[in-house]
Amino acid sequence: MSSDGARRRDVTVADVAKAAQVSKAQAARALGNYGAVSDDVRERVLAAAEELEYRPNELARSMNTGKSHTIGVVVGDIENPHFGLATRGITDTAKKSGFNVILINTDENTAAEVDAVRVLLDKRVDGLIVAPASSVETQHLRRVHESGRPLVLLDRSADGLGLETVAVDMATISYESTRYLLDAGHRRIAFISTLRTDVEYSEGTRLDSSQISDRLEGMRRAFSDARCEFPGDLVRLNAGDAGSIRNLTREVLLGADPATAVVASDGLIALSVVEAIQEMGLRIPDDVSFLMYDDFAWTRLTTPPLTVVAQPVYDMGAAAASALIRQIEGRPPLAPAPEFHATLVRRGSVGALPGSEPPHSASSSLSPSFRTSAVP
Amino acid sequence: MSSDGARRRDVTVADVAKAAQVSKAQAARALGNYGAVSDDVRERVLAAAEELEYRPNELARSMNTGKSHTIGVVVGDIENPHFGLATRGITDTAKKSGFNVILINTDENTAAEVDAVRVLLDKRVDGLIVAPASSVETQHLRRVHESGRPLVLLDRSADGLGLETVAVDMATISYESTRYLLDAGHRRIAFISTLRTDVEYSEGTRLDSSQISDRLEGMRRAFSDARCEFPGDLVRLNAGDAGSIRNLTREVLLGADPATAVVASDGLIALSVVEAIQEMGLRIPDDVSFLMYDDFAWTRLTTPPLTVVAQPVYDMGAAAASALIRQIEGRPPLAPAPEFHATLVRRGSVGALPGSEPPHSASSSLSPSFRTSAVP
DNA sequence: AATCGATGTGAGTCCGGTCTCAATCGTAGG
DNA sequence: CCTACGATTGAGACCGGACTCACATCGATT
Repeated sequence: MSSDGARRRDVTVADVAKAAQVSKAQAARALGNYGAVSDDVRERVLAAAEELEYRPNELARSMNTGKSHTIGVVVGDIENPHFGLATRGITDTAKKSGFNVILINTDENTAAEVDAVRVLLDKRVDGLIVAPASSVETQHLRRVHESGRPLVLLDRSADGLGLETVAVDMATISYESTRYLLDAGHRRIAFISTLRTDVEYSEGTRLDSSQISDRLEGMRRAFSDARCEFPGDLVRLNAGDAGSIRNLTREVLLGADPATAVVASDGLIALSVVEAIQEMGLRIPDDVSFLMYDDFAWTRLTTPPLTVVAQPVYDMGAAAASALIRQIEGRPPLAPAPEFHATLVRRGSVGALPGSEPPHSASSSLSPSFRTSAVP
Repeated sequence: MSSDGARRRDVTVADVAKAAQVSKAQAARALGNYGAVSDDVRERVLAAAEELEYRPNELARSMNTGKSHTIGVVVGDIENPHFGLATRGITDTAKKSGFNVILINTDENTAAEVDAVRVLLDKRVDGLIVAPASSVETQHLRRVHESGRPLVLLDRSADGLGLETVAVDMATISYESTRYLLDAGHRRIAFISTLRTDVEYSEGTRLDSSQISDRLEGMRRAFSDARCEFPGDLVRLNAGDAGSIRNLTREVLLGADPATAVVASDGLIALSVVEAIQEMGLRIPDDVSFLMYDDFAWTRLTTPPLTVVAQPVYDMGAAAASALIRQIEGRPPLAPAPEFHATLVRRGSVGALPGSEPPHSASSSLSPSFRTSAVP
């Protein structure tokens, strides 16, 4: 019932103590629910706190407990639904354990990531979840780890450092989906990714991103197993804004030996690729087959619905958060580390090689062959 | 070059001071770049700081400056691309001014929102951006405002409190788009929203959300201007998960006097509605017309591409952030408050009333009539 | 009745910075 | 040569809680 309008200074334990006629120490004990406090004192303090609308200053509390109950999350771009969903998994899990989340975007820029990590460390977050822009430039992550601050990686790994990482086995799913395309008769398969890199892609290039490396390796292995030549010339990295993706799409589809199938590395790219294909007047899957990573709801609404690699993104975010919290609370990591598997969701955007009937697919009918392909 | 591996306690100014052989005060001055410090001392301190890898504790700093350089963002659901995009606008703007963002989801639950606000206040954020779940239950927001803490609302307003709010004029755009549907001959227009409410919708009901209220009011006005009866029976609130949205869609499309057009209140709903329509074997726009709020890239990929109400979501997020930062820094709000307008993007999902040719559209051809409809 | 352990309680320190204040140093003006 | 004013510098208070420690208090034990 105390209505004193706008007040400037916050109410502190000292104020409450004075109002309750007890020492600051006793008030703190009653409010913080620790130590020994008589019922009488507790009641008076609580009443005074209520009356004054006392609220503890978490900053001060953090100062001498050393715990901020805050975790830092560093992702490429929260606007990307992939990260939106992962973040949701993280925040939901964090909230359950009483943690808050500070979010920073890096736009997949390592410098921004280094900065983000430093800022979060300065703010004394209890731990970090990072989707590293690079799997190679990881000194800043190593430093975090060595300083003993809990850290969990998401989506991509970092070479060498023994960091807990939550990611799917990209090489395997990439192998499987490439195999699927191969079975449909495709040999000229393009791969388009936003990964920024200076080097031109070719066999053996160690790419900056474990995720993309693994995918390419999976593709390569599938081609090799099928005794086909891997079309390295159709790998397009450094895809940027919508316009550049359109151009890349045109390139791979209009060249001398054009792609008959296109794989989009994420949902954002997929959007522009499909649009470009439609603009070119090509039909999916009759003229060109299409496959993308991440299964968003809208992929079921296109005509035809799109064939995708579905990743348990929300669950991975949630798992990253609980792993981090385990670290923070000093508990050992989950006994058998949870594994996450991507699955190929076959819908309508992948068809048989246009122009000719499936060439030498006599050896095996399409989907059974795929279904039984056990990969180690 | 100091490589002492894992260290426990952080390096403090005191440590740096000792290493540089100066007083704590001088070290602090040199590091904090304030007060008078001789070149000699500054150099020694900076060198020592470098050597020891000193990093200031922002918590401690915040404690006595009273500024945490952190803002709290409270949204319904970061997984919803609408908020993803708005959040991106917020974080980008915040970063430019040196602010970080703590993100909390409420799932449009007021209790969770009250809690979120309290937590953020306890953490002493410098200001808050809230997309309020309810425009009616706003005591917690009033309290924040009265306590003098900067606060900006996003998307929805709060009755009565004179809070700075960044939102589009929903009534107007709703009027316009309803007019568009009416011009196409539709009279039975369904509206589906996730808004949770206990009351059954009917004329005059004051809904919990200003946003939805305004949209319905715009629709109502358009119907009234067109001398048609507003189909209140086709307003469906409380849409929840995908399943329930499917059911609601079926209801309005299968009743005795079914809807000929459906308006989806946001992108998530739209997904399920379109899916339900496809499942029912109905074609858009031949059998049923469709219009949705928010213009996501995927809406161009469906067949036909979807007609949408586009909102400048990113810009609104950015504007909310700069408005908040102005408040925090004690600067006056932008002279003419920036206004944001939604626009109707006519693509292919709205067609003429099925079965009959446009009935009495003789009065005006479709789009000119719409284009010139100036609404106050 | 003297002693012991389990509470209760208040004074005061600490966390890691910022900032005030008084003391010191240097030297330019008189 | 002496004084005064600005530049430097160090000691210590302070932000708002958490927590240590010494000092009661009090019923229970022997």
